[in-house]
Amino acid sequence: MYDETTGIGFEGGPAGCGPLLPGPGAESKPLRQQVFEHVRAAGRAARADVARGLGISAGSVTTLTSDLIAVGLLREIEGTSRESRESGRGRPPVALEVVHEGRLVIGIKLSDERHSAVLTDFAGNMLADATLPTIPIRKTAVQILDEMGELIDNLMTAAALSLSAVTAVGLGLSGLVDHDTGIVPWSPLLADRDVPLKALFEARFALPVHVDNDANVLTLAELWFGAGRAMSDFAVVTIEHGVGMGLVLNNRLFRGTRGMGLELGHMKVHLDGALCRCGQRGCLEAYLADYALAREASTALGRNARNMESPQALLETLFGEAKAGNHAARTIFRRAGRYLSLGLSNVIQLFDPELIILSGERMRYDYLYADEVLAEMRGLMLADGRVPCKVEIHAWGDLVWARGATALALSAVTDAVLG
Amino acid sequence: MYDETTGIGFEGGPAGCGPLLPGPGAESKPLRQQVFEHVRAAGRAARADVARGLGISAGSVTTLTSDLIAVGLLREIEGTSRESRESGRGRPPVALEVVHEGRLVIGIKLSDERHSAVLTDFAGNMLADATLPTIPIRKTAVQILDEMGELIDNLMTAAALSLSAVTAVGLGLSGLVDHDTGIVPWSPLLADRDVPLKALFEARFALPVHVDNDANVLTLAELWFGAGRAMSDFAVVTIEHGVGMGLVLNNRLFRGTRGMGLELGHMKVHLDGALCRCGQRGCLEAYLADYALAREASTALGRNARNMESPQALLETLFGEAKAGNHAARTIFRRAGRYLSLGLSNVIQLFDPELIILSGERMRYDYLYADEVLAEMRGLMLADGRVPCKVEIHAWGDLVWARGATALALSAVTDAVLG
DNA sequence: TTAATTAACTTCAGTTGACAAAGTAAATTT
DNA sequence: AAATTTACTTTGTCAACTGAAGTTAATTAA
Repeated sequence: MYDETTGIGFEGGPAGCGPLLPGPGAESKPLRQQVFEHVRAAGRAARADVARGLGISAGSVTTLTSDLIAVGLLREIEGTSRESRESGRGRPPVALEVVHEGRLVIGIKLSDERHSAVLTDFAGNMLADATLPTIPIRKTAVQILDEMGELIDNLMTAAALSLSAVTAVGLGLSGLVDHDTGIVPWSPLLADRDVPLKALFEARFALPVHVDNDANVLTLAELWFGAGRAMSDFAVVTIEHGVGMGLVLNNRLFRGTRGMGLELGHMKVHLDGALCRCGQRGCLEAYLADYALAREASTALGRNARNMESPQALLETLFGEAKAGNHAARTIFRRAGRYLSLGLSNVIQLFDPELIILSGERMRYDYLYADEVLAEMRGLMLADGRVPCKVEIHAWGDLVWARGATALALSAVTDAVLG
Repeated sequence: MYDETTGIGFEGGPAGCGPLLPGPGAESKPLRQQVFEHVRAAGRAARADVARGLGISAGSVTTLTSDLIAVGLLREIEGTSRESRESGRGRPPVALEVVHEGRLVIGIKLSDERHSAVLTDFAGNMLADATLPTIPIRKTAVQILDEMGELIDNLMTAAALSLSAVTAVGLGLSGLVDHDTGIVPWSPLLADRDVPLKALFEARFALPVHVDNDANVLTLAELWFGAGRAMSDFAVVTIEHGVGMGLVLNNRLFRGTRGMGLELGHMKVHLDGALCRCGQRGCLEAYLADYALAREASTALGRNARNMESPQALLETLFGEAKAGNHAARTIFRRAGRYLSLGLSNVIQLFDPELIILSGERMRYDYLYADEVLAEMRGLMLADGRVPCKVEIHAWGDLVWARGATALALSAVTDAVLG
């Protein structure tokens, strides 16, 4: 029987209702791991703090922490009695901290002009960093692995440590990256398609690696070390060579169904609009990314198309001209700013996050990030009584991305050790 | 100390790393409730099925079900031995089902031309429905309550039951609806702003009510009764007077941070584009909604602006003209279709869902939903190796929306009884 | 100085919620 | 009629957590 009015059929007998859940899906982590992560998140915390923070009994905390101390994951800090309490009455708390030695992780951010790497301990403290300049051309997987080898060598030399001390690696690069399989279907850095980067890396360096899109990695940096730590739902938008976005929903990085990144840069903002490097028309990227500005710059500056100035230098010139009052140059930034407003307002309309973080080095072009742009963004949203979404601007360097990549490794190692 | 390079500071002593989770947040429902919901989802299920489905031991299922039977929430079905098994070996299973009597819920969908209501039992079976035609003008809260009173009277008369038998009500209406507080900041149906609809309803009918945006309610209908039941992540897009969207992430309805709907209709698809009824320009709605088509229709059909034909009738005429070959009429639908493609491709690029469901009565205008539109949508997405997102079209009636509203009430009642 | 107070932490008995394994039941197959 | 198969129940056990009582270490008040 099929009910025409409701459109919902009953296939013989009671069909039931409600979502069909796949399994019992262990949603929440074991309490032991929660205790550990609470201490790490706080930096240091007394047992009583943990009990209050997690809402569990003091007795449980004693049991769990003594176990964690026994296996060498936590330890007590001597002489923490006096600090960190306003009224010093009662028995002073004994602070706990993560035993951060011994489980080191590396975070790597691959880029077209320079690769960056960071070494952190198990508490997330940065121990060393390294940078490797590189030629901005598409490379083979072997070339990229060679470069990563050199980068890692530099990093371990700077830290005066052996690579054998490292437990895991996190890796972020732009393009389409399948986090689950570690395969890179396409990346602007790679000449080949469908590169099994995880497998290649692990074969070469004999270290487990966790690969992800660079926008996701940057979002993890905010979630683990930055403004997003206390926030359950936020978006990170970044403008570099392309336009990327990462999204945290319910305190977790959201990756779509197919485990790939969210392609904000290829959101269409104009039917049959400007040509994008992806081959389509009207993508947000085609109005915002550096190549989009650069191609207009040569018109505005009257340069010859054969002039082989680097897009980077071209943009700097354009920015200078705009500041100096060149009208054509100004309209280029102006239009880009308006499209940025539009893109951001769309993100807010669709996701309704608590906060949007604009991040990336291009944030220096304040034409893009002026108050004017933010005001325009607010003007493009539905004017209803709700609290407007906060916006933060982080003009941070490449090391933040690499640090986000360490979070990828840190959480994997934590799950492995405590799961 | 503030690290310029990384942009991330350490405010005296170890700051810690990782997300700061608010509480132990009971993510998963108690097993007792999971057992109940599994039986309801299956319609009927033997204890052994439940054990396999939830991956728990048979002993636990016996304990939990005997408790659920004792409190009158489940019951055994006599004579279910032979059915539902292919090889009839072994002891025949005894099917369980939800005791569906006694906990009735009402679902209501308010609309501008007609309100609809559905009465279901605790197993989600429809017992009765009712419809109330209404004048499409903005009303006061009292008028809307009066109309709902009449609608509910009709419904209970049709079911030959007393309202006192009803446990809870779910209510869906278009506009901005705050599900948590039950306040309606703005709705096209209401003359007033910030109407505390939940409080008013409960005061008047002495029944708990759960209010939500109509797109969310339709999404719940798909999640509870329709194509989304077996799907963990999907989007529902609906085109009626406006353009709405509902989103299911991880088997749950996603409402943004501020608890309001996701405003797909006001996603900007053209900088300084067509005027939308929200007062802004370039909203998707301004190219797709019936008022958008209607205002172009009067131009195409050469009607006088004073001609007070209803927009509905105007659209019908336009559709007929387009089918008959009128070029201007065709371009109207054609353009709307292209913008629909664009909107859908943006939804896919940003959310990467498993499935998109297009729903609503306007689905008859096949110019909007032709294969051409879907092909165009696919063309607007990044051409990478991933499996394309499935699309389903459901041209269902208003009762489905009302049924979705019952899901709102059903899940709330279930949580209350079993939480 | 001593006692009272406060708060952190530990200990331990008791409850709960699950499982595994053994046992019982009811059908089909041999 | 016995063997087999599957569903369900019973029972002992284990692990995780709580709550209450007890211990420790500091400050404050007498």
